[in-house]
Amino acid sequence: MLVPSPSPSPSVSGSTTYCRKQKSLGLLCSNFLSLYNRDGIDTVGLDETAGRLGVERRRIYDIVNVLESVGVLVRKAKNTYHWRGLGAIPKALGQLKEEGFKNNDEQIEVKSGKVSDDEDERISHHSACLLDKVDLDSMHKAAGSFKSENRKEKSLGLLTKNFIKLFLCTNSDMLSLDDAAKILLGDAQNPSLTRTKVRRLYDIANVLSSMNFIEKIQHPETRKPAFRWLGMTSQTNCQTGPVTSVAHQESKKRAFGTDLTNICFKRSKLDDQKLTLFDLQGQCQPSKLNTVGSNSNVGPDQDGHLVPASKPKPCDGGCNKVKTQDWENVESEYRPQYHNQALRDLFVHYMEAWKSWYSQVAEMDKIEVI
DNA sequence: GCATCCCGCCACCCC
DNA sequence: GGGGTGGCGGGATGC
Repeated sequence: MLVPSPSPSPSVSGSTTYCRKQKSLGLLCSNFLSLYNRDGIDTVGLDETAGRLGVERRRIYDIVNVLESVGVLVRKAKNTYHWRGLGAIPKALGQLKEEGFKNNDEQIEVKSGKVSDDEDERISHHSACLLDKVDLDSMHKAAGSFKSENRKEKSLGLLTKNFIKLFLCTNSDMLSLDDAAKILLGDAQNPSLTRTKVRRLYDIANVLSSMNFIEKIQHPETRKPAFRWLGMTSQTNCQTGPVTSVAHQESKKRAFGTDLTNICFKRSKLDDQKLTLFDLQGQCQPSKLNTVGSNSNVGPDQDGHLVPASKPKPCDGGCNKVKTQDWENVESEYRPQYHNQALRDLFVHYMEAWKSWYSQVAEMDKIEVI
């Protein structure tokens, strides 16, 4: 493989500093959902989306593939996807779980119930049985042939599904990406393959994190980074249907900024002219926000998350107060009921940030009116 | 030094 | 044939 063109270099770009967190897939996913997660959306065009989010088309494919595997989007035609919304997630997760157990049963019948005392080996064995057959078959195919079927087997969408199945259909609600990569590769010991798989899992994990399907944690024993499933608790694992509330309710608060993996309080300057989500000082600048979407009703906050860009119109004295109350009503109505204390705290933190931002906007309006 | 993951090349797909 | 799709891994950034 040829060496790709160098990434924008801080030294080359003079005084600007590159901050990759502002371009992360997780953040992009949050912004994507902020853009489309509302009533009246039926079709998503890739070109339009890339333009509105100010990113390369290639990045949209990554997001779309993951979202498609959890049912949010369905491919309609070239360049076009049908928006099914976050409400379609529970059904998709249910199907994944069903598929996982179905494959599992078939595999167990063939393998005549191997029992292992070793927990890791048990999970690994069990997990490998859950994967789509097409993926299992790929493990036995000779490497090197790059036919279409082989290509599909390695798709980000399929990898996402299998990754989710690991959580939905095993007793482990905590998994390191390294372990996940090894499981998804079967017994492959090729470090290069594992490394590549881990890279893709990072991509997927970032998107799933931004949707709060999973959260990044530190493994209590190994102290190594791992991911925990939030979309379905371990207690109910394999016993109940998919939990709809978390993923669905996240959509309601997404505009407040929910990304778990891209907390970037630094306001780095961007050297990329394509991305205009921030100004050079890291302050929101309405004129530039428009480049995200000329008719979009959202814009980025200081961390790059899209928030409602249409600030309250100056009106009579009580107007802002009423609108503030409206937002507070929205907050209380849509406040997610997290099982996880850290998430609860995080949500409270974001709500405080939102209130602060809103009051600042209200103050600015008062000044403009004066 | 290791974990993370953006970036864009280019092989393959499909109209 | 050509545009769309997306696998892949180099290497930069973050900690």
